[in-house]
Amino acid sequence: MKRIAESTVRRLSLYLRFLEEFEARGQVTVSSEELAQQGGTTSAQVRKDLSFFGSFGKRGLGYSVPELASQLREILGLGRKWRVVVVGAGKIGAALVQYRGFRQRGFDVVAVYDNDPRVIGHKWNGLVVRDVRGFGTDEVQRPDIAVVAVPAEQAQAVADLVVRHGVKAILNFASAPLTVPDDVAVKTVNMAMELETLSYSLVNRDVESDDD
Amino acid sequence: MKRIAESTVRRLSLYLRFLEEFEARGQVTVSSEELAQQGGTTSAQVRKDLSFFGSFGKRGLGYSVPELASQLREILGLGRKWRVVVVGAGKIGAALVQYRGFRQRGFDVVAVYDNDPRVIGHKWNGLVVRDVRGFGTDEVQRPDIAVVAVPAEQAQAVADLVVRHGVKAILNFASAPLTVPDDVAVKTVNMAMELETLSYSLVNRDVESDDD
DNA sequence: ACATGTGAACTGCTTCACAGCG
DNA sequence: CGCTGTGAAGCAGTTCACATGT
Repeated sequence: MKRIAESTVRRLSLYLRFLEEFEARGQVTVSSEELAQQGGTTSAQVRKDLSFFGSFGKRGLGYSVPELASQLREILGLGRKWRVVVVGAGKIGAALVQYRGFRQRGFDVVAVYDNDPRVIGHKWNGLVVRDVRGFGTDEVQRPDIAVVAVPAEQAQAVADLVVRHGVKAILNFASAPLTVPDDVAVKTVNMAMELETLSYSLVNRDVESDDD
Repeated sequence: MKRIAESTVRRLSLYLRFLEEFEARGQVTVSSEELAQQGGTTSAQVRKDLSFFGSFGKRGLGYSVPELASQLREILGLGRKWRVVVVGAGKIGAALVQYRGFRQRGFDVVAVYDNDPRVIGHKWNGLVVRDVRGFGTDEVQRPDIAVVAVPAEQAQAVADLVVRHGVKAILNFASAPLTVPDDVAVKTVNMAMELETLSYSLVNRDVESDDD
């Protein structure tokens, strides 16, 4: 299978959400045009995105909502549960663990770590906060995904730690970009960057804003 | 001035952070190569990004750290304070308001809104939670940026409300994309999408992961 | 000699337009 | 006839490579 653009994968994720809405409303069929309108893209884009993975539609008719949803779940790897650990028991970590869509979509938070002795050992959202220095040697099974929610200065050290113990995917909330081996996937969510992009667009009103 | 790619603006934001680190360490000059290494990009990219806005470097020498930092702040519109309101006094809102880099970079949270009568009126991170129905008619000055941190079903209604009252920039944490007029900038941070991108890369190891 | 600034080449994503099929 | 699936065209962002300035 050929390389798929990240932008394509992100749109697939969006399409899936729309399909679930259509499904909840009892709609059994959608056209690429309907999906496109929801997602702020074009029907050609929708069809092209899907075509990388197969032919899921019926010509003259559209796509079966439940069938396409199921295909997308398969493609996105949502057919299974993923073990997630959160490193950093601060506000961001707390918000994440409480986030509804998290567990809902098969991402199970199985452990929380911190390095602050005042927090370690306390119950936190139903989980005991563990000492990060025990990562990988405690009884917690190796997680699939590590969420890094620590200050920027500590982010790289945490990344190194989890990578050393075999974690292959990191969701990074520190504003510092992380350096990891090629076979580890990193997604960085950088709040400051988002805000500054908005700030830029405010002082450059002539430039059109992009609604993504 | 011509249209600048969003990716370029995001990188400028990154460069600024690195420059501030260099500044703190007392380094007075940087080359495009040094900036590139920090940011995981190439020196040509750095120079191209900057060239859209002017010629800030000295040939054979590089860039003055404080001077370039100051230029970038200017370009990004960080030379002033921005009034930010948070709509949705939940966990995500809480995490955001506490986020250090927020106020640090000139983004002042001046009000918090919610629609839950059990929360309205309570002190929350030093601010009283206001009734969202009073938005625009209360004594709070019109904000520059609205952070939408409400459930997906309510996100569009909130967006409509703040846009109606003249807000021109929205940071959206709901997983639903927002529809807004052309002159309003929206940045959507979609946690589910990030997680699903990671999930995808875990089930498609052959595809190389991108460290952004 | 060294590092910037930039036109030109390249790469890859998006859009177009239409053939194909229900 | 309607809507999908897709090769081809178009476009935008990145990389190259070198002329330019110190």
